Parts: sequence; structure tokens; C-alpha cells
Amino acid sequence: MNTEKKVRVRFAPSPTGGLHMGGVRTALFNYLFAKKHGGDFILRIEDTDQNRYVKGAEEYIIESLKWCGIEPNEGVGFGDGPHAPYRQSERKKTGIYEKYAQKLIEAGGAYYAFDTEEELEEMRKRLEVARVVSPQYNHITRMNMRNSLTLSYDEVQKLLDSGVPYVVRLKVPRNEEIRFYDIIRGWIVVNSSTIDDKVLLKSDGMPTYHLAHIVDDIEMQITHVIRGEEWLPSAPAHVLTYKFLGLEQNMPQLAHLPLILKPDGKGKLSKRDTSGLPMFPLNWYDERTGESYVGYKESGFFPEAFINMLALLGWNPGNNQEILSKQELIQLFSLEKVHKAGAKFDPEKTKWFNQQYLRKKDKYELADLLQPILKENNIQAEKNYVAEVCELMKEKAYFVKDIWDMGSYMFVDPDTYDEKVIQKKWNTESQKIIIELLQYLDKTEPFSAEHIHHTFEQFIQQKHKIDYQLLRTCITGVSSGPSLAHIMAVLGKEKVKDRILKVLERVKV
RNA sequence: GGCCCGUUCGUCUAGGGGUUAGGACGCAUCCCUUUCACGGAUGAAACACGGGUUCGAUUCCCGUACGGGCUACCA
Repeated sequence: MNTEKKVRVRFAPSPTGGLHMGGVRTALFNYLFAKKHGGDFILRIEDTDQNRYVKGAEEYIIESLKWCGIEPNEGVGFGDGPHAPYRQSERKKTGIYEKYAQKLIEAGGAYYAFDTEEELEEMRKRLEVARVVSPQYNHITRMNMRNSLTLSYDEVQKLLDSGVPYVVRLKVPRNEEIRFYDIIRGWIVVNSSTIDDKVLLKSDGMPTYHLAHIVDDIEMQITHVIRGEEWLPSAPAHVLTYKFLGLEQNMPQLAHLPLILKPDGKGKLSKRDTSGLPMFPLNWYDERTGESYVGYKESGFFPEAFINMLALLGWNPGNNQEILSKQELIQLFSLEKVHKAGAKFDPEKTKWFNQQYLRKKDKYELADLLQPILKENNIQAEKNYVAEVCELMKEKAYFVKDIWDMGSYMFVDPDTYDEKVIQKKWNTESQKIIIELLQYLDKTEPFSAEHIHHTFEQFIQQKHKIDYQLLRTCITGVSSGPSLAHIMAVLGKEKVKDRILKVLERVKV
């Protein structure tokens, strides 16, 4: 609450799978907010659920953040700061969560519960039969369960000493108004009677998210918690926990981000989507299920485009500018301008973003990016030539690989020719014209786009009309593409002549 | 079901008591171009509904509808 304090925010994913693009956006907003205010951005790994732990997920998260260019300046994979360790499983070993749980119990804000799974199940059934509207472990039902509120002090001690498994639950009071301010949503008021007695410490000794994140946020001096809207319902319980701990003054400010929704249909974006675009920043293979998912990186997206698109999902600078560099995003970002409503992911616009970034790149940069694709296709070409091809093709491309897909004829002679064009237009007459044109082209010097164009005009004036589509097909094999004169200039005179002669020889009337 | 959050063109959004409700993606038409694309121009397209408050509401309030989230010893 103290604005003098240095801003410190964290991204705290649990390593239960590949980092979803929704998670990337949460990380991004944290990053932008931190940078904007000259603060720290921390990566904390919340691996308190051993059952859901997925090998490789942590590395994946780190690599994803690196690729996106939203690197934490403190935390797992990014160098220890003063608050190491940053993995909750390791932090647990220091006894810190137990310490806070103990404090809570002593303050009367939490209690031990010894109920077995069966007993809990039984309770739920009982409530269901009784048609209780919200069956939960709460201020009413806890009085019928086995916990330190219903058992005598001696009984509790005996159970504790005998090593019977127990959990620690938050003692949520009855009928109290819990208020808190959310930077994005404003004041939120909830009646405590609707909140259940959340488990804070599990019977395996691990804290739940509810306890762990509060302890760590306090210990790590986090000033702002920026997280997904799915946490909004449990936020009142968190506020209560801070209060019981006597830490209300140190409580970070809360900001709950709107969810990213599926482009079609309903619900939040899931791991797999039918839109055709990836849901993950990087390729992800899930060892458990054997499922693999493609990433934005491998699909040919630029990280800047990906980040730009994500930033505008639920936020915008308010000035109609849509193409924003990371620096601009940082400058313009503010939580107050984050939208409240969920945003549907738009695959079309995502591609458009990539196209915009592709156009901004210069031809040599594109040439470097195209090089690996050429290599895959066993093409060897000089960098300057590749750059010219990129310059020529880039207006049509969404991805670097489009340059190859649409312009492979710039590197290899066509071996097939658009049949529709050939069938319709290839005849003795048109052949004759092309042979005549060939002589004109031979004399074109220099063989630049401008001069070629001039040659065309001359030819038309002195000889015949030119069927450009046919000529294009002869040279490139396809019936559409960038300016033909430019293509010819880049290919060079010899290549052009060669290709035309080849067609005359190979494609009979 | 209960609790919480939300609702401006198909989508992302700007705006906000009096506006021709703005931009972008996509779509359509036209211009440019040998073609496609780019670029340019134009167009179709929105304040969920019903009550208040007000001289006036898309904007504020309340309902309704719809959408979303949560409802675990998961995060």
C-alpha cells in the first residue's frame, strides 16, 4: 500500500505443463508493469503439488520467457536474488510455511483438522441430501467434524503427537463483510459466509497455493499481485489470511486480469484449439499424455509480434496505435487501462501482427532468417541474392517461410507450369511472340526492372501485345506473383533466357 | 445450484450524460498495378434488454437476459 516502496511483482506458474499463452500474457503484464515503474520482476515456481508436477515444465517456462523477451531479473533460471530459493518445494524445507501456519493458529485464524477423505466425502453427501445450497467445509459444518475446534485440547495434542495426518484450515468467520480493492475492478465486497475454510497446509506437509503465495509474497516483498481472473473468487480468503496474520498493511495490491477466451464458441482458451494457431509459445511435448503441441516460435512467429498481440488482448494504450515495440509497451502500460471483460483470441489478427513485423524487417535480416529454410531445401544462394528475393516477396508474406513457399522459383527452375494458363494460351502464335520478345530482352542493357519494363513497352509498340500472365508462367511456372519485371531483373538475363528457352523446348503445343 | 466478475460493430477495442459513437482485424466496392499483394479511397457493421435518475442516457443506479470464472488436501 506504500507507494514509496520499490515495485516488485512476480510471475508464479506451477510446473504442471507447458506454459500456455494465457500464462505468457500474465507474465508479460507483470513484466511491463515492473519495467514501467523501474521495479523488479520475479519468477517463482509454485511446485507445491507433487502429484501434478511435470518434468521439463520448469525449463519450458524459462525458455518461453526468454524467447518472448520478458525475462525476470530474479528467480528460478534467472539468477538468485536476496530471496532465494524461488522454488516453493525448496522454500518449504526452511519451515517457513509451517511457521506462518503456526502463527495463524495462534492468532485464532486457523485450526487443525483431522478428517479423513472418507469423512469429508460423507459430509458432502450429507449436505447434498439435506439440499444445502453450498456444501462446503465452513463455519457451520466444521462444528460436526474432527478438528481442533470441536476436539478438546488434550485430544488434539494426542492426535498431533501420535502422528495422525492433519491439515490446517483457515477459520473463516461467519457473516463478515470482506472488502478489497482491485486495481482493475475497483472495490469488491464479499460476505465471509460464502467462503469455505480453505486448506492452508496439506497433510503431506506442503502448503496449498493459498498459504504459499501469501507467505512468499510477504517474504519477497511483493508490492503488486497481477494474476488471472480465475483467482478472484479466492481473493477474499487471501485478504482474510493477511488480516489474521496482522499483515494487512503489507498486503500487495491486487489486480485480476481478464481471461483470454476461445476465438469461436465459449470458454477460456484451452491447451488445444481449433483455430489453427498454436496455444503455446514453444513446441511442447507432454511426456505423460504423449501429446505434443506446436509453438509460436516454430510456426514462424516473431516474438515481438507475439508479445504485441498478447499485450493488446485486454489492454490498449488508448491512442489507436497497435504496432508497439516492447519499449513503447513499457512506456504506455498501465493496469488502470486493462479491460475488465474477457477477450476472445483472434487468430487472423495474430497473423496480421506477424505480417506487420515482417514488413518492418530489412532484406538482409530476412535473408538471414530465410537461410535455414533454404538449407532445408538444399538451396545454396548468395546472401545478396537472397536479400533481393526477400525484398521482392516480403509484401506478400506473413511468415518468413512464405517467401520460400511463394517464391521457390527464384531459386530453382520450375519443373511444372500452371496448366490452366498453358492450355489456354500456349500455341504457335504465342510461342512466336515470345521468341521475338526474347531477342528484345537479349538486347536489354542493363537488365534492370526499369529497362525491362521499357523493353516491354517498346515491343508492344513495334511488334505485338504481350500476354504477361503467359510470360510469367514461362519464367516462374506460376501465374501470379510480384512485379514480373522485378522478378526478371533479380533472376538475371541469362536465367530468364534460359528458362524461356527451356519452356519452348519442353512444353509442346 | 451457490458465489463472484463481466457485456460498445463478427472479433480486438476508443470514448463517455448532449458525438455523424472513433480506430484496427476481417469482409465488400473502387483506384493504382500486366496479375496477385502492397498502398490509397469508400462502404456494410455495435452501445444486450427493461425500468429508473435526468431537460437529456450508450455513458450513472436497479433489475433481467446472456457470457465467463470459481465452487479440491490443483494451481
